[in-house]
Amino acid sequence: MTGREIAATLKRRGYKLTCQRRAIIDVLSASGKHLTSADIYARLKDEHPGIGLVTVYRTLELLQESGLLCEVHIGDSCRSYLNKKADVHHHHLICSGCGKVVDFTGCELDKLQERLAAETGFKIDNHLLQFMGRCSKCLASKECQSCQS
Amino acid sequence: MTGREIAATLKRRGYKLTCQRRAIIDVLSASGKHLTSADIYARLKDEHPGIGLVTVYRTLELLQESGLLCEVHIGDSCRSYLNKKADVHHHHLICSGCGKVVDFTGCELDKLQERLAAETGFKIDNHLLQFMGRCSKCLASKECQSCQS
DNA sequence: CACCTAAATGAAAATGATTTTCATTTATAA
DNA sequence: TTATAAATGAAAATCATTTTCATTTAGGTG
Repeated sequence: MTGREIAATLKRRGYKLTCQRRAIIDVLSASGKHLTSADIYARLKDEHPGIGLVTVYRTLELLQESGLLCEVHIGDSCRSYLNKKADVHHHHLICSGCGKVVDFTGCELDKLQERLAAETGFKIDNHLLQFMGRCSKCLASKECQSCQS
Repeated sequence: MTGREIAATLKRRGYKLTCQRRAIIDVLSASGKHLTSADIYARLKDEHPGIGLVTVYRTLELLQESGLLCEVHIGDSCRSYLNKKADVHHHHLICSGCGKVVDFTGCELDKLQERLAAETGFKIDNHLLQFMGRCSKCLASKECQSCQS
């Protein structure tokens, strides 16, 4: 979803379109990486030094409950976000070097899910899947020689 | 792994086997649920009221770096743990009602992983997979009527 | 078995992330 | 324009986690 579409969704839901929100949405949709509140705050500093970290938190919450964000689980943090490119079932491949995120579809976990439900009696309603690795750029960079093995 | 095996692993690694650590290991291996530091602390209160929350944190860290724990990602917390039953590649099926965790093997994500690596140039080195749902007990319980649909 | 020592513990303080409070500002509908 | 509810920013509060430090203890050694 483009920044424009996100803005439209917010308006539709009755939220006001403030310049702070615009700025935060722009940062998110311009970035191919997963970002935390602090990351976004840092990136806003240049162009919009007035925006407070609290507003970043609040806007992220609002975007999330509007279904406009994806969460990424990295290390011991579950609070890294990126904008949802489209509203289809997908998962993420994440570079542990630079944080770049690539979306992919076709997880084909339905059969496994059915098998598990049958075996355990659970009613399974969703799943979490992520692949972690290093992108080609990070593999090539000098700093990561030790990671190329 | 049983509490006894965990204790043996700690000794082998040169850690002292204190009664606090024993107690924490017992709580973990007796529970079929994922537990946070605070959960464990709460469960220790009766039998070992002297144990401090700090010790729980420290013991969890030590168990984790010894490869004796599995992490579970729930909501916005990535710090819920359970003891690793065996040292084989497996994932978890988690009940969002009571926290019960069922291990399963056979994720068969290798092909998908290869496809993604080929398509993106990433070197993928691990993945995160979890299924979430409701166990049969929680499905049956009165409190969860609305969740059974 | 008693002793020694490094490791482990607990209490309190420090830190860091996130949330709440509240007075002020602002987007938008009338 | 104007009115008003929503949004904002600063500061304070909260909560989880980590650090500090004085005291205790597990487990090896004599």
